[in-house]
Amino acid sequence: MKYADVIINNKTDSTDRFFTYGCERDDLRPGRKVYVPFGRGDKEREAYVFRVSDRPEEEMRSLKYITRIDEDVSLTEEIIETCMWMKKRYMCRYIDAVSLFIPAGDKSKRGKEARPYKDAAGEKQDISELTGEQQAALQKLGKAINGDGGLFLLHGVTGSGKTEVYMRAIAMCLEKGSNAVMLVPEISLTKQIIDRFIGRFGRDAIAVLHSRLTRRERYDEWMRIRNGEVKIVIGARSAVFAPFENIGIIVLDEEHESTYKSDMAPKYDTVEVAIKRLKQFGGTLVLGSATPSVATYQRSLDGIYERLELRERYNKNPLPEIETVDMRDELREGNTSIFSRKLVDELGRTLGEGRQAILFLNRRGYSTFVSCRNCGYVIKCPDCGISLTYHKDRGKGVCHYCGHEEEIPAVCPECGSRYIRYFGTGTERVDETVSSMFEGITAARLDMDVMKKKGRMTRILDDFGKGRIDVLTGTQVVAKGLDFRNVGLVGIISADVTLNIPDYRSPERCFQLITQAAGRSGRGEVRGRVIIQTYTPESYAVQCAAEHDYEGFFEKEVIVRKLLGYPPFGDLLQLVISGPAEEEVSACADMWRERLSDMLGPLGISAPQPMVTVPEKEGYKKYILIKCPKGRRMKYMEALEILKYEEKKKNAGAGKQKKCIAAVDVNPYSMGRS
DNA sequence: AGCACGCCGACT
DNA sequence: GTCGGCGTGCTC
Repeated sequence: MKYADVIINNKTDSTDRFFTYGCERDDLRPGRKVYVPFGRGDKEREAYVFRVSDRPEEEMRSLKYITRIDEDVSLTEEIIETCMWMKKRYMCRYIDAVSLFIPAGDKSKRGKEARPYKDAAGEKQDISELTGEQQAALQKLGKAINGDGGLFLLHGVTGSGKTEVYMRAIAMCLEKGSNAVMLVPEISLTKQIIDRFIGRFGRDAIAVLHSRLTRRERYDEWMRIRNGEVKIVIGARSAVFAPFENIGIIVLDEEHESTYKSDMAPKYDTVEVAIKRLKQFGGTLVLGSATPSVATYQRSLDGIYERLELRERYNKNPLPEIETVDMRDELREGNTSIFSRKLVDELGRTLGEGRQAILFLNRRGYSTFVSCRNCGYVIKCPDCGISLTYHKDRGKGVCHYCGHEEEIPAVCPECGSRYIRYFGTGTERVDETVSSMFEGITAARLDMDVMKKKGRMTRILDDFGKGRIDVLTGTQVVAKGLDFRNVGLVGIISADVTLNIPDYRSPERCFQLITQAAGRSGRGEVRGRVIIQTYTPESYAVQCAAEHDYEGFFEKEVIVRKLLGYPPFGDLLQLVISGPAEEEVSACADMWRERLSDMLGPLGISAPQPMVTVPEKEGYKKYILIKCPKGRRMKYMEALEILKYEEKKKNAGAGKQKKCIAAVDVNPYSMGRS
């Protein structure tokens, strides 16, 4: 007789603990999926075996027996260990951690085997000579891969051939008989990388995992991995949970992207999970980026990651020439258009030479807000209270938070005047303006609005690649990863959009976006050009980006962060108080602030700030930011837990009254919202 | 999450 | 006197 400690697949905290069942089978092992009778009705439920022993832990009131063992799905012991760690680290339930490792839902028996990207052609790239820097990086990686593993930051400028380094490192790993996980920040970027990997390793060696696969696809891909049919998994962050028996290497491309941090419970950090898993295999981690996050670069200075530098572009292409234009000067000299004279000149020259251009603006729509010139009334979303963005293609005002759409009135609803005007610029207007400015050219736009229509993105990128589009205007999507040889000019319409967001990471994001966008220029033989338009040319984020100076930016940014106690020199705790009534939430938030000041001292505890919500759906929310000095995180979390407990007790006594709920987020990714 | 137990109100 | 409302508590 064996005793199995199992976790029941129930969606409540109250059953989030081990239950011991008896079992006679000798193939019972940690990680196996089993079925057990549970509760008074002995209803059969799914469960996962976490521990197996020969005698029961302590005397139990009763003992039930495992009904059967699932023959298809099982986890490895490493995965069980990682789940235990995740529960502690992210304060989630065991089953929440387990759910990340198993294919979602039940296997649908119907339908034939499904494989995503089955039609992917596979892009053969001639393997050209490696640069000296690439060779040096690979030598260090090889030593780790064939030794006890290691943690690396691959800091390589845009176009330095990081992907080639990834592929060769992965090849070394496969040779050793280990498996590889290749992570990209978003699903839309998986296709390009899959093409290159299929060209190099063959389609049968590769599986794909991301959240937009159908249930059937996901199940089949998962099985191919679990059964050892594939060697490499490519995917977005959830692919870090690939059920391999032995992982030799995990690569995170574009390490600085915030998509590597999960925003849904459990809020895991992909890098942390990767390190935890790799530690158990003696595997190697490669974090790749042209613009590493400040936290990551600091960790490389601290010796946690070994840094590998690729300072020159592949094929010896020079980095593009960057010029900053002060838009205040343009205004002063009578140019009120969205394009500076310099950008117009350069666009004309580039198009005249038969080359292409990319225009980047981190703002969708046509106009940012619509307002009455007479009384100053701004058209706002009735649900969220934030100003509506005018979308010309839909002919409507759109709320970028909740999606609400409405007609823009011809007369002001407040004062009745006809002076309704449109202010601010989005990608739609940039696209329109550039089309009308240059005769006979083809312009296109690529942003989330366009990408919602299925297949449009692939089509536009294909057309751009084949030269059927001359100027491509877009948001973030055009700044990342696009590799087109004939792009001679990148125009950054307004570098200030990102900089003016009230978040301590704004300079970092601004630097990253400019550098990434600039990196799209001049990837062929001819040197590319970049024009940055800005109202704050003195900002160090803009200046350092213009000078291709990552280290300079890092040094300046670190001084600010140290001074203000921001990450990575301290943690930022965000306490979100939510409830159905506005006044209750405000009163509750004030009370919490008071109590926190008493417990932790008033320093570094912000006044409660309102958050943008859709009241009918989410109620009201306020947040308090707490700056937590380095090393005192546990103490601060403890204080918060005590307060949370007190609040819960008070709520229990209050019965059915309107309650406020408090939740804590450590180093949140966005601050104005939930 | 289920499911049973249990303690009040409206009905045959 | 009993049927059934759902509030409370336990599940190896």
